[in-house]
Amino acid sequence: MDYIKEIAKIVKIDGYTADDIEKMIVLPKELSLGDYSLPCFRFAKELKKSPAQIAIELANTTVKNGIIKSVTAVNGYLNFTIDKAEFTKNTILTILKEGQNYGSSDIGKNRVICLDYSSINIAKPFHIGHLSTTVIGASLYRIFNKLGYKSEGINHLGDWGTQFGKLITAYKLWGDKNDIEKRGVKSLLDIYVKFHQEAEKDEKLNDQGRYWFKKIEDGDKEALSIFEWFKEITLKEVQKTYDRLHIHFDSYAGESFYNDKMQAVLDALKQKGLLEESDGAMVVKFDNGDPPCLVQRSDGATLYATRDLAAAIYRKNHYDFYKCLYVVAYQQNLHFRQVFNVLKMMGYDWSNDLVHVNFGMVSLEDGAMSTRKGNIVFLEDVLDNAVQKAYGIIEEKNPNLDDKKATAEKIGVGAIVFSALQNNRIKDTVFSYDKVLNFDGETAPYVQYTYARCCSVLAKTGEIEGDVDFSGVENNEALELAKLLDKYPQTIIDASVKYEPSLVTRLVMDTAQMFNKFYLEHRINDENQAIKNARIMLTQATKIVIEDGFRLLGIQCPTKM
RNA sequence: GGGUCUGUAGCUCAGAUGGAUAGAGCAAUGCCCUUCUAAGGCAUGUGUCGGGGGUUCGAUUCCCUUCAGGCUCACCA
Repeated sequence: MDYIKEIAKIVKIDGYTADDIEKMIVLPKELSLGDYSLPCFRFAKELKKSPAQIAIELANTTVKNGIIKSVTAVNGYLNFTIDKAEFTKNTILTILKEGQNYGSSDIGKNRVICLDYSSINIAKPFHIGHLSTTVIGASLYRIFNKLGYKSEGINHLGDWGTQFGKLITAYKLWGDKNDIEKRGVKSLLDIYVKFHQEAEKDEKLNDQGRYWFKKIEDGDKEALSIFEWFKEITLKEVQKTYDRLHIHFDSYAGESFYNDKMQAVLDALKQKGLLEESDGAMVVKFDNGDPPCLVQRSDGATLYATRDLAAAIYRKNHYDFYKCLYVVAYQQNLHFRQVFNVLKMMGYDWSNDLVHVNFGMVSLEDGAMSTRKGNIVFLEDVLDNAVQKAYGIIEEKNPNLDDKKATAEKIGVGAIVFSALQNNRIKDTVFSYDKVLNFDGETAPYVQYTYARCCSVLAKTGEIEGDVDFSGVENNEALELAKLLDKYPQTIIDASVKYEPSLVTRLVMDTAQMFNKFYLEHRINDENQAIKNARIMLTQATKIVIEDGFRLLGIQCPTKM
């Protein structure tokens, strides 16, 4: 970025400031053309000369400064070449100096980011459909922390609703305490599914479900203790998965937490004259063409939207957030637009700081997932399969490895997490074991392998001794690698601005690819100690960026594999 | 039907605020381990950038239109 500023300063064109020029500078496709370029086509009309002519004249008149090595004109482009050796050297030195802090910043100082992610449902299985919200949210959590923000991770539990009355009914009829203690959520799911089957035949069961939910609402001792037990079992189980994914939450305030905070919302809406009655229900209407937002059912019960309104207001009061992110699938685009708009209409200017970080849906090869049909893939099973596969490959390729189990865990889990973070959030995906268990090419194991390779090489080369000759990294591979390493800090910022961890994924991926090219072309453990030193430094810098980049994604890097 | 998102190689996807012959991975074929981890590298091929207009010196990128698909549109969350 500094280079672009420098170039903008030395190019003189009448009527254009350095700022104007800076915005016009682009990167050439071909390395041989130069490192930066200024297209001259747009000046043609004004200067009444051909772009080619303008470029040639600028090439002759532009005064080079220290960091710009050459200025040439090619087909209407003014191309700049920088001092590559100097650039590579500076990049390496910066990274080694800053170490793990490379890419850190304080731009988020004193700012809180609330992240609502994962948000699992009590007594429901944790399946691959929950993977995206969980790992995208967790990654953004770390990305914002890296930039100096204070991240607050909120697991907005789905722990309220008539379904729990149904579940208690089912438990009373067919539940087996021991089985639930043993099989956890899977056991609860069985009786829940059975309830729905039986309710088809016997409508009275639904009445019982409503009855038991009413008991929960009324604070009935027995109902509450069963419900809390289900909650405990679910959280205990899901915590194991979170541990494997290295994910942390600061709050588990879910839907039930807001039960006593919704009347205030309704009162405020009424007082501001936003509440309207429609078919017996209470709604807030919009003038932007969106359908009305339902905040109270005709039977007086509150709804999803009411709860999110209460939650947003609570979070603003409690955290005074700079931004509040909702990492939720795009199916709920309309819902969040409505909720945010209602808050805006209520006069809360901070409603502009609420962001729906949406993402595409996951389906299975034979169609959409359905808990009721049992058409789901458990996340734990996917993780276990991936780890098992990784273990098998280790047995085959490196059977003497010390801690095979721990390494397989890092690789298998990493592969799954990576698969959810490698593409733009918005893309839909079809889950397939074939794809997710392929560890070749653009995958976590590829990057981890590259990292292990860095570690291995560094162990062999030993410490840096004596002078450093940076001509050891004066080649295209090293330069391209340095360019990628140099982009890391800006990429983290971009990822935070766009709420897009995949930007980090891709940069780390590209970095690993380029390192492998460098590794194949240039021997790091060179006979010449000074040259070797420079290459060791580049390898160390690469290792730092890969490790930290993967840390932001929530993927561990084994030092050997 | 309204709103909204997506459409780039056989498949999965990148393509920053428009810029020079549109890039990766997978899959296929053939090479490269007597020196640093071959879970690697190199080479080979395919594109009406969904279609059609427009703006521009220049459009995969911006605007309009059209086609296809996903999601969504009141008492579930």
